[in-house]
Amino acid sequence: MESQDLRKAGLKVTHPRMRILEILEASQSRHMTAEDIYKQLLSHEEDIGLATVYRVLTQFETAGLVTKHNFEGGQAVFELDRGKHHDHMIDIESGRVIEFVNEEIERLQREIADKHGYVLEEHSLVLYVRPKKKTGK
Amino acid sequence: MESQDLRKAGLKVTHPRMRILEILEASQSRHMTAEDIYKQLLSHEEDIGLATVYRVLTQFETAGLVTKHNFEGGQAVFELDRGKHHDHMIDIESGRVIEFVNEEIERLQREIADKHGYVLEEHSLVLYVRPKKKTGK
DNA sequence: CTCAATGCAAATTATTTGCAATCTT
DNA sequence: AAGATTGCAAATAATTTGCATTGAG
Repeated sequence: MESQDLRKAGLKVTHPRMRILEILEASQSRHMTAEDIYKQLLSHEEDIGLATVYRVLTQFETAGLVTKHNFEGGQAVFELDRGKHHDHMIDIESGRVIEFVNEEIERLQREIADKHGYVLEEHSLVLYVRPKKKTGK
Repeated sequence: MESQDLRKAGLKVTHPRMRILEILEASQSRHMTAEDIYKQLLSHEEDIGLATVYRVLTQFETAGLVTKHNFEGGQAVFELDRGKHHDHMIDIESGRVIEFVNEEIERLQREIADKHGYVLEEHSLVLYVRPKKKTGK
């Protein structure tokens, strides 16, 4: 099935590319570093190099299959592009990534760019949050 | 004058720290990489190592004197904290960084975090924009 | 004088690249 | 078979760290 996604993206259907796509689709967290993916491959006895993981992810990004995020310093994380745009919220205590969509914010962003004489091409919005203290209920 | 800023931040007043503060204050662009600052120092015949620049910037960040941004991959940029919070817009054609403030977006962000059971601690919003095509006026 | 701060070189971390061997079509 | 793709090792880029020396209070 996903071999079609690759062909559609103009990429040859190779074993490494298929494996990496599958891992991204199966991933619970939805946001993985190249290293995460590489370790998954290793644990599945796959013989794919880390350099290939990086190369494939870059190709996927160019092809629009994947989005790359540079959250707080360290490694970049990659996320399979499932069509619907969204922004991210990161729980700084657990590291968990939560997705959200807010049309109002999207609209305001376009408006701001416009007011300054620009057209909005891309944006990156990340909220760093902390769980609310439970009130003694 | 700025020696007070350093003392207030609990940092010893040393030559490298003063120089770096001054460069940040004098900088036209307001957003400099460690390398940028290092080169400025070199051109002023200062004998300060790049490692020190990084160390000092990190201390400044911890002390709240400076904010560090990880815009699109590559080097981090540092900006002197002049009190008023703002977000950034980057002209992808010229690389220019434009600052803006929008209370409505700030409010929506707090609201979104709240709705998910979190408190907003920090956020990062960057708009990547392109100049509007001039209409043939 | 005492300990924090610095310079320099070496170490790390994340990612990229060269190239010969290996697949896809 | 022809050219794209991969693995591995070596190369980069950005930032950090160890340690002997210097400097601030």
